[in-house]
Amino acid sequence: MKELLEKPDLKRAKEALEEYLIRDVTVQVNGLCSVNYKGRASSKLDRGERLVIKKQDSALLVHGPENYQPKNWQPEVDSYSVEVDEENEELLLEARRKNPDELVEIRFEEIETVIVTQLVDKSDLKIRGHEVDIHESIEEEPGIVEEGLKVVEREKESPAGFIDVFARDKDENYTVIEVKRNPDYNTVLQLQRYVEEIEEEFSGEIRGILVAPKMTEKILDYLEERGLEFVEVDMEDVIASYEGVDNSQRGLSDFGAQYSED
Amino acid sequence: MKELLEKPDLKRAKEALEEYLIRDVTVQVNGLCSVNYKGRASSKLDRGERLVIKKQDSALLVHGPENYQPKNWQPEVDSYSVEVDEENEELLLEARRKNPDELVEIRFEEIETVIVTQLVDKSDLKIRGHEVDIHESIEEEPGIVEEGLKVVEREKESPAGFIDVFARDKDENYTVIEVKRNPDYNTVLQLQRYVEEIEEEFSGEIRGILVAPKMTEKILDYLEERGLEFVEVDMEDVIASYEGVDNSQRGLSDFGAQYSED
DNA sequence: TGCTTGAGCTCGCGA
DNA sequence: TCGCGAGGTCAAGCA
Repeated sequence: MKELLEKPDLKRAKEALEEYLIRDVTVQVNGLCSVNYKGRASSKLDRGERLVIKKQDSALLVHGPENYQPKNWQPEVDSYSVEVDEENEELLLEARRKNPDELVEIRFEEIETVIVTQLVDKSDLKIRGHEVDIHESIEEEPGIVEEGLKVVEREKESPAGFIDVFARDKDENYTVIEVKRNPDYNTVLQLQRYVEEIEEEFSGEIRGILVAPKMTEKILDYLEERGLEFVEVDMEDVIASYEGVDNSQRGLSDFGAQYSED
Repeated sequence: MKELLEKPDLKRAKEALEEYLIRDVTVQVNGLCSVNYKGRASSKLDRGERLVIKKQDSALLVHGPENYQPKNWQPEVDSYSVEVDEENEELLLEARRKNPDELVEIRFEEIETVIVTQLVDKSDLKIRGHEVDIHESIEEEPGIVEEGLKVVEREKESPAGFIDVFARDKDENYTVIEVKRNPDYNTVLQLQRYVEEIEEEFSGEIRGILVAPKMTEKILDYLEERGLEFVEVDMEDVIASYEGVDNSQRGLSDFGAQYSED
C-alpha cells in the first residue's frame, strides 16, 4: 500500500489525488459526492455515498452500493484535474476524454477514505474454449479432432495466410485444420483457400477440417459442398485437455502431484 | 465507515468477512489472490494483487489494475463462504450462484486492507437522450424537429400500432413522427405503415419524419425511396430542452431559482 | 420465466 | 484508425 488517508480534509485529499491520479497506481476513494457526465449521452447523479476507483490505465469507475455495473465511468481518461472550491466546501474531480469527447465531473462534499495501492498482476485471464486454447488443446491432444491424427505444424505459413494446424491423419493424408469459435461463411472460404494452397504444395488429395464448438445447418452445407469436413469439439473436452496444458508448464516430475491437488 | 483493517492475518480477515459479506454493507478487499471461475464458461486467474468488492446487493467484483471491466465477477451471489486453510496459509472465499450455476473461488495469500462501508445512495442515474426522453423533448419543444411544428397527439393509436408523435407542420399538413435512437430498415417500414394508416384516416398527403440522433447512408436511401424524411436531432438539443422538463416538475414559482442554481 | 433488444455498451481483431 | 463481431456480455421490457 502506498497511502491510506482517513477522513482527510479536502485540501489534503486534493494533494493526494493530484499526486496519484496521473501515476501508475490504483486509487480508491470513498466519499459523499454528486456526479455529472456529459458526452455520448448525459447523466446526473445526485449526492450519495459512493466508491470511486481510478485504475492504473487511468480508467475511472463510480460505484454505488448496488449492481455489478458502475453508476458512472470512463474507460480511459486523457486528463484529470482536481480543484477545491473553498466557498462551497467541495472537491471537484474532472476526468476528460477526447474521441469521443466526454467529461465526468465528481463533486465530493466529504471524503471518508483515500487508498492508494499499486496492483501487480502479470497473469491474464485465460478463458478456455477460446480459439487459441482450442489450438493448444489440439496440439496437445489431436485425438479431440480425430483418432490417429498427428500434428505436423502449427501456424503454418501459406500464401493464403497462416494455417491453424497442419496434420496427417492415420492414413498419412495431409490435413488442414481451421479452428473457429464462431464459424461463418468466410471461415469456410478461408479453409478452402488453405486446402488449395496445400494441394499445390504437396500435389495430392488434401483434407480440410473445420473445428468448432458449434455449427449452423447452412454453413455446414456450404462446407460440405466444397468437400470439406466439420468436427464439433465439445467445450468440456477442450477444458479437460487444457488442464493438462496448464500443469505441463510446471515440469513433468510434479505433474501427478499438481493434478491430484485439484 | 464501519471497519478498516490493515494487513490483518487471515483469521482476523475471515472473522470480518464472515460478519460483513452477508450484511447490507460494501466490502473492499485489497490483496494477493488467485481466482477460479466455473459456470457458463471457465476461467483461471493466476496470483496477482487485486481489488475485490462485495456490494450491498451481494454483487461481487474482482478488479485487476486495468480496464473498465472487472477481471472476474458475479452479478448477484446466492451464498458466500469463507474458509482459512492454515496449512497452505490461504483464505478461500467462495461465491456461489444458481441459475445459472456458477462458482467464483478467490484464494487470498495476503490481505493488505479490508474496508467496510455502508453506502447510502437514493439518487438514480438519469440518462438523457434515450428514446422516451427524445419524445418528451419533442413534445416540449417541437422546434427541435422542424420550425412551426405543432404536436397534435402523442402515442396516437393506429391500426399499425402506436405513433410516437402526431403533429401538423406550419402549413397545417399532418405529420407522423417516428423517433428511434438506432434506426434500422424495420423502423422505415414501420413509419411507412403509419403514414399509410393516417392517409386513410385523413385522406390527404401525409408527411412522415424519422427523428434520430444518427443515420446510415443505406437506411437514408431506403427512407427517401418511400417519400419519407429524416431529421437528425443533436443530442445537445435534446438535453438542453430536457433541462426545462426536469425543472418544470418542481413547479413554476421556483423555476428560475432552480435553474440559476445549476 | 424466458426471449428479444439496446448499451455512454467494452474489447479485441483485422483491414 | 476504423469497422465488425463477440461477450461468462448485462439489463430492461414484454409476452
